[in-house]
Amino acid sequence: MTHFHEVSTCQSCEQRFTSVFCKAKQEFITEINEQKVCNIYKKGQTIFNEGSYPFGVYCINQGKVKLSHQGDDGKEQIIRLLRGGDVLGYRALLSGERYSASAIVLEDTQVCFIPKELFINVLKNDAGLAFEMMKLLSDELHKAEVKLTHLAQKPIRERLAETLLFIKETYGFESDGETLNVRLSREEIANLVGTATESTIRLLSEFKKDGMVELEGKKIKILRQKELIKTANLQD
Amino acid sequence: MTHFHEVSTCQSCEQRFTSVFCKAKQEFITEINEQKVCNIYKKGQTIFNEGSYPFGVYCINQGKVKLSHQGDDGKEQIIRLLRGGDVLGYRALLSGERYSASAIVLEDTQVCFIPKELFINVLKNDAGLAFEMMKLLSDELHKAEVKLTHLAQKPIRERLAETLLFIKETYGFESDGETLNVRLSREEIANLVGTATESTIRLLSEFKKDGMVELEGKKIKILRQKELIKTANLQD
DNA sequence: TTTAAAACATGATAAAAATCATACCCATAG
DNA sequence: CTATGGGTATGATTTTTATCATGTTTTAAA
Repeated sequence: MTHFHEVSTCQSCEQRFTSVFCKAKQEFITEINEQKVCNIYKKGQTIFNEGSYPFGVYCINQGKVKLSHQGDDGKEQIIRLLRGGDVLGYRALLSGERYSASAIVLEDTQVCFIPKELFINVLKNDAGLAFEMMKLLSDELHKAEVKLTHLAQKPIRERLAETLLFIKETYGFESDGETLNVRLSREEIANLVGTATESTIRLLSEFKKDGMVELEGKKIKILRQKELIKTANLQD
Repeated sequence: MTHFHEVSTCQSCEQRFTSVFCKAKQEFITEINEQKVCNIYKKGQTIFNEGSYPFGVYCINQGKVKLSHQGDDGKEQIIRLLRGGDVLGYRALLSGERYSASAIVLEDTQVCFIPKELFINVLKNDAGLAFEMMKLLSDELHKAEVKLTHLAQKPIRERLAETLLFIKETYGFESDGETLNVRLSREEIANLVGTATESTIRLLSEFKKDGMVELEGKKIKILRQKELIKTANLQD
């Protein structure tokens, strides 16, 4: 069982230098601190569900979350992976729509909830934070557009390699410096890559045979990152 | 040759009620009006190029523009279609990066340029506009995520049908009420769908044989929209 | 500890889509 | 007028990927 530090205040939060909120004015941080509600979600639990209305935004203190979209035929598509410091649920709230994706916890996760009214109010009165928010949205939009292009143009082999590198960028390695610091099922990896589960399993085996990765249950070790980058065939 | 109304002022601009800028404070609109630089681009011309630095944002007064992304192997991916009232180039500017896509004019287009400093300054001092901007970004992000899911999960036939409907949503029909009001090459349609040009040509012929569309050079008529919607297999 | 269910793995096959090849049409430059 | 090239069209073939089938392993529950 994961042990969590008690979340006392936003002022002392571990994420206070990495989250978007770090640029908010002091007075608003105080206010957020007073109104926030913290919660711990266990692996597999849902923070919010596609189709329901947003009542605020969620700030991840510690943990890992997947954001997934339901395809028209019910198949999951994972559109983002989130970690401590990331904010969640702002997209729907700003658009004034229902959630277009579900947030599901990948491992025990501590999350602070900030009510809609407060969030909107702070955004309207704190240009700095508003600006950070726009930057965040722009960055997400950029990532989505790049992914879109790769999805349209790259073969699965390249996309799987890219996805492994993306997981590494997001969650990093365990203390051994080579094991990806998250446990995802083959199906989840497939839903991140945008392919059939069997294809993902097959290609992972190939990567293993090629010596690029090592597989041990859900543990994935990246043995030869350079080769993996070459396999991903990335420009930059 | 397209004839353009003289763009006198933002205050009398045809797009003043549809663009994001409609929510800006009066004083800022005045300032924008004074500093804007209008330009006419001819079909095929480039407004800005992927990889270069943004110096401002562009506001389309009249015309049609495609935003396209260069894939790692050089293949074009069209990520957005723009029309009068749409703003262009804000993504890179807000992220503080180079343009990640090129803006190329599909037909003679009139565009107003707003310098970076002014745009940023207005955003920082006009919460209303900043909010509209966040909304716009959120909407774009949503669209990108939906497209991403469809790209990953739907067959080309469905995606082509969806793309035709999307073109119709964006540019509407000509006065006959059935001809798509834009001329795109088969290759451009393919780059919108995310497929090979030949596949697009083949499927368009099938759609024609099925009586859903009529083809006459680059003119595309939507004859049976309901069937096309069914072919697209959309949830909502 | 046994047992059921879920996840993983792998081969065989089928379907989807890309690629290659060729031909046609048509606008326009010489 | 005619030649040239770009876009369109279509068939043949290959490649990629999904699906189906089946067995194995792992996980979690009784």
